[in-house]
Amino acid sequence: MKEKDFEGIRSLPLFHEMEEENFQELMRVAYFQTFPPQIELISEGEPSDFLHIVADGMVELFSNWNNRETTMAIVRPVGTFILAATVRDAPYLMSARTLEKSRIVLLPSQDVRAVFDKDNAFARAVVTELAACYRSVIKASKNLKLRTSTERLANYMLRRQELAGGAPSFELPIEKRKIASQLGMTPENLSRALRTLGEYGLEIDGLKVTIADRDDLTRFAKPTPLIDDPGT
Amino acid sequence: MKEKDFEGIRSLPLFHEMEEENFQELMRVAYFQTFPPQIELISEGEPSDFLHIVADGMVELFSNWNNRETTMAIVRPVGTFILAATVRDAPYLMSARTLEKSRIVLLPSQDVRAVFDKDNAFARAVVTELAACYRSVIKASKNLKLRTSTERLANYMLRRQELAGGAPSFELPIEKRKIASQLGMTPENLSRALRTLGEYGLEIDGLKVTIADRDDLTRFAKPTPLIDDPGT
DNA sequence: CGTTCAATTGATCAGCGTCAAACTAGGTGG
DNA sequence: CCACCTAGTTTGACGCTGATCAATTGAACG
Repeated sequence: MKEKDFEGIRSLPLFHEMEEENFQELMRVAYFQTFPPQIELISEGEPSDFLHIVADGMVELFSNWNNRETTMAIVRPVGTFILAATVRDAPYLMSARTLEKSRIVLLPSQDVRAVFDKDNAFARAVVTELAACYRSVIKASKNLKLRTSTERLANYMLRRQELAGGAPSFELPIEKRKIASQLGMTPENLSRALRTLGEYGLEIDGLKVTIADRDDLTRFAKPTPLIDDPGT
Repeated sequence: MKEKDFEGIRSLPLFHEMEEENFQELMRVAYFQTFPPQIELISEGEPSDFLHIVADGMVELFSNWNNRETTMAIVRPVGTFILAATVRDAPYLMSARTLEKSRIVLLPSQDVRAVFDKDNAFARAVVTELAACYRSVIKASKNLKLRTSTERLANYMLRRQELAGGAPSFELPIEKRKIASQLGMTPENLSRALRTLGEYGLEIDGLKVTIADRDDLTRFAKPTPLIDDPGT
């Protein structure tokens, strides 16, 4: 089981180019744990002791303030989270909970930093990864500030279709309420926005989405790589 | 003039710990330029060729979409911007313009990457800096999603007071319209929100703010280090 | 003094959140 | 197998927040 996880982790850009010896060292000190759904793995404000990797399952990153809560991101296999807190040795800015049964790999922060110091390829990968994280949050921020909720939803749907391979019909990966929170809207508002998008050829039945005419929806959504492209 | 800039740049966390020799190398290939106000230094979507450092003056980072514009951040001396794009060799996600006459230092991206590879202290500093940038955008995002505009404004004022040394009266550093855009609201809405905060002891005359009772305003603003503290 | 642009104010309206109720689907237990 | 429970989703009614438009005031500058 562990060996299979090794491969998945090794295939991550973050670990792919580093020395085999150093990778093995990290794996030796890693903890592998399986959690049931709805377990709060970390809470914002806590000190950051481990870099987390989602080997299997699904994890939600969220934040609270004044009795309000918002979903910041969803992490799926194989992805990492709280790299920034690990690097800075600072408190978590977000909480994390499993959404389904999940296998999580925990790397002690101090070991990550130690390997960073002696493995230049890993150091470069950490920088690249952090830069990618930064850019993805900037995009999310532009999304929030420059678009209405219905526009955000339309672009979300276009992106989901791409991730699903481009077929006209596909399944949403998570509950609508989580999608709503991620997009900065209420479930009720999402429900109405979906009907609004019906005018542009989007149909929805449960979690199954069908986009009748992608061009039509695209004209409304006006996607741009500077907000909607992942990873660049 | 250049030598004075050297010191300022050297004092940045990003450059402070690196080898003197490597620092000198970077300074040798750097361009020093002075720009008048309202000059667009870079435009989103362009390839990233230089790491920018604001040696003097003030620079606004902003973004456009569909004829809308929003202020993403204000950079003051001595601060850097677009480190992430430089690292990833990816297009800028934000545009930048001078708000006043500004002296800007330009470091060719390829030289920054070269030094990164041979200077471990610099590499660590880049990682630390990027992690800080990432965390600050996460905070901005939480601010937007979890708070109303008046709450954001109240916390902004509390933070400004701290930065001004804690005195009851202080000056706002930029135009109100820029503050409004940064906080994700319109100038009109900002104007009204300011009057609302009058109920909590905040007075405003032009750019001069007076906070009569900090505790009162704090009870309304409910600041938290996980959103409002810079740099941690 | 006139020009210009930011800031304010008022009126209006759209977007979106809140509250409540009805509806649905998936799972449980009798 | 069906009644029932639970939780997510949808719908409707309502109200607040904040955007838009227009007009006025105010301040900086030539």
